[in-house]
Amino acid sequence: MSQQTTLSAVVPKFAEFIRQLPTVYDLATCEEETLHQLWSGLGYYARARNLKQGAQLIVEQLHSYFPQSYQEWLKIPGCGPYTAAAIASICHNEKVACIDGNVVRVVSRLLALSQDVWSQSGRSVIQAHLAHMIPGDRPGDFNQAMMELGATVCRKTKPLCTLCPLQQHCQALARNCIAECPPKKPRRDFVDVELAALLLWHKSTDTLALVEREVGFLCKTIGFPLIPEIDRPAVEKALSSLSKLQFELPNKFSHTITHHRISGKALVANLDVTADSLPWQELSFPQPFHWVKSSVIAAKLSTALDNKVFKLFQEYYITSE
DNA sequence: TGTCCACGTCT
DNA sequence: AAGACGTGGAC
Repeated sequence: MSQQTTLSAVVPKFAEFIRQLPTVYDLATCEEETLHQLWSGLGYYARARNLKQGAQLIVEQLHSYFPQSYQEWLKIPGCGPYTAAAIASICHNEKVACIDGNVVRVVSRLLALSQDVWSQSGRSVIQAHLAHMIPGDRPGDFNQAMMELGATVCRKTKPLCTLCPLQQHCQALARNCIAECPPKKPRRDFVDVELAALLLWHKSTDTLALVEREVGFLCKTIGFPLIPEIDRPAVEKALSSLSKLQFELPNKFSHTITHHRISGKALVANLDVTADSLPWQELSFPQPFHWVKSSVIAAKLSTALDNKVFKLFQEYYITSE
């Protein structure tokens, strides 16, 4: 969890996660739905699945014994160089440096490295320097200190150089080139994406359709069916025989996923057929729909996008009633 | 309020 | 190698 978000968001999630899945065996054998609910709102849902895969590897191949070294941790799904180094140094006192964005910035400034620190080769340069700096005694504390220094003092903007314990050693400070170290990462251009979210509403039972998305954004998470705007006419046509009333909600939702700027319409279809008879294949969904009472649907939604869509639905019906 | 950006791993 | 992945924080 901490790979991807701030500790303030992680702490409550972590507490509930550990309460429900206290052992590696519990994680390895848990339901996918449980996993997604415990991860809900944290993003990067593939990481939750990787974490479970890692737990499965530990249970099935390592007989529930945790790896004990950097190299062994590296083989665990979801555990890359950063996490392996963090665990190995903190838990096993192994002399291996963590390299996260903070550490790259600290080292880049300390040595006034103004080019190439983000690439693979730049990463090796940073790693080589850190290998000389990291002590054999308490390497985990060294790693945590470097990351914390980057997060709190050697910040990306407005670094607090006068408070820095390394100010007398800092080449960038001495040469007055803090602003150039490290250089910005190259950016990709934004891509605009038009999506429609389907609110398939069986009004008589007040249930809405959710689906496990198998392609595109938010792949393998459960939520409202999402279709590219370009496919909407075909889907509307397929729905028209089943639904007397179809309309767009007046407000659109917007959402950003990495460099995709998503603009979305919410399409409501009031269904009068029984929900189970909805031909999901004809609507180009590979899985049948799950029908969920609107009163409990909030607990089933795990992504921020789905929450935005549901909020539009609620707003519309609350204001119109 | 909206826009830009970081975060680490996988493919 | 470079793009995908989602969210929250900074501005």
